[in-house]
Amino acid sequence: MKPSENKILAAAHDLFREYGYNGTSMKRVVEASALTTGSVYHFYPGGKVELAAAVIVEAGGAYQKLFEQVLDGCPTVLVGLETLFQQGGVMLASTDYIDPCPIGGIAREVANVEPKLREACDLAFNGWIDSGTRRFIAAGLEATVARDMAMLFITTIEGGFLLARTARDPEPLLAAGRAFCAAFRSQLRR
Amino acid sequence: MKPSENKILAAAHDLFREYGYNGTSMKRVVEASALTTGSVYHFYPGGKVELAAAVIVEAGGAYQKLFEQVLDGCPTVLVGLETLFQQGGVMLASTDYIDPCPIGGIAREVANVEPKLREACDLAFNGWIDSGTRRFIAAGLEATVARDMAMLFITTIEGGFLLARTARDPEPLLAAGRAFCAAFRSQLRR
DNA sequence: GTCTATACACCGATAGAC
DNA sequence: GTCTATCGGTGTATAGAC
Repeated sequence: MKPSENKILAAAHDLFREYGYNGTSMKRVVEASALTTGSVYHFYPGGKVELAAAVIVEAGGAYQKLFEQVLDGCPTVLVGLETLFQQGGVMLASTDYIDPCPIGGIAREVANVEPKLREACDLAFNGWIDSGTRRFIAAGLEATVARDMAMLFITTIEGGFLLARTARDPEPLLAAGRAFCAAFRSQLRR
Repeated sequence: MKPSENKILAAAHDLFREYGYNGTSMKRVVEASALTTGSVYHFYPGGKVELAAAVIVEAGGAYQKLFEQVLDGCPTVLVGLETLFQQGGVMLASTDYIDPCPIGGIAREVANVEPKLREACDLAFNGWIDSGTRRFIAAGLEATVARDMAMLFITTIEGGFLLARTARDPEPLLAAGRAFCAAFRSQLRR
């Protein structure tokens, strides 16, 4: 990837997280990437939709990698999950409660309006669901329960981000995380 | 409430759900309410922000009432929760997967940009959290667990809406709902 | 690949007659 | 309370020189 392309992608990523999809103008992306309109449309001839799709693909891969790396670095999957909720809370507080996840934000905003973006978000979520399901099975959960728990994990993270940002307090994310981890523990003991 | 005011509120409610906050123009609200710019700004002199705040207050109360009524109409709280997830899935499929909750949508979109809307959403969410906590305590959960579970319930609903809309399939909401209800059941048995 | 300039539609909000 | 007309600004995207 060319350096200019990377600057555009990074600028768009940050702006979408802070102002949302419709709240971010291409002009702002141009300014934040320290380039010009012509360059941005050179790399993303499909305009704003194509740019957002690229952000979604990149962020989807990055978060899946983070999820797996944190679990790999912890003694048990349960400890890894607890760590992820903790880290999420710290990140929220240290970034002024900006949306940590452009995928969920864009999906919620334009799922019914921009089919290409909905599909890109769907792909990213499915990657997470599959990754989570595999890890939870490896941790000892029964297959169908593992998939349900993977879905619950993502809803807890996404919903927890939402409540914590709204409250400007990590507590709702941590509370939902505690309840999720208790549920995970109780499924392990069967 | 005057009939014109009601028309404006209903139109804005529907448009915010389908197109989001920034994706909804005042002009569209004017058209959808079959009134004029002057009338809309007469009832909401604070403009778009004030209108959105009114939508949030109304929807927050309506959903809290729905939550409590469904629980009241079911033999146990657990059955009530299962019913809520089921009903949510049916609603999504029958409304082309439009966002069921303008509060979560607006909060996610502008929590960092419009303090008044963030506060209105926070108030609505806190009402739900308190209501859920009370109901869960009454169902037999220990007080601190009940509050965590109330938070988890809301994150599961909001996150489940997000995943189901993105997939255009109720299944992620139902899967997360199954996992949540299993967790609730296991907390009852202590 | 990068730049400037610009086309053209739409935005939120206001003014002031009735 | 309701209406029409309109202000000033911004939106996405394109054109065409370098």
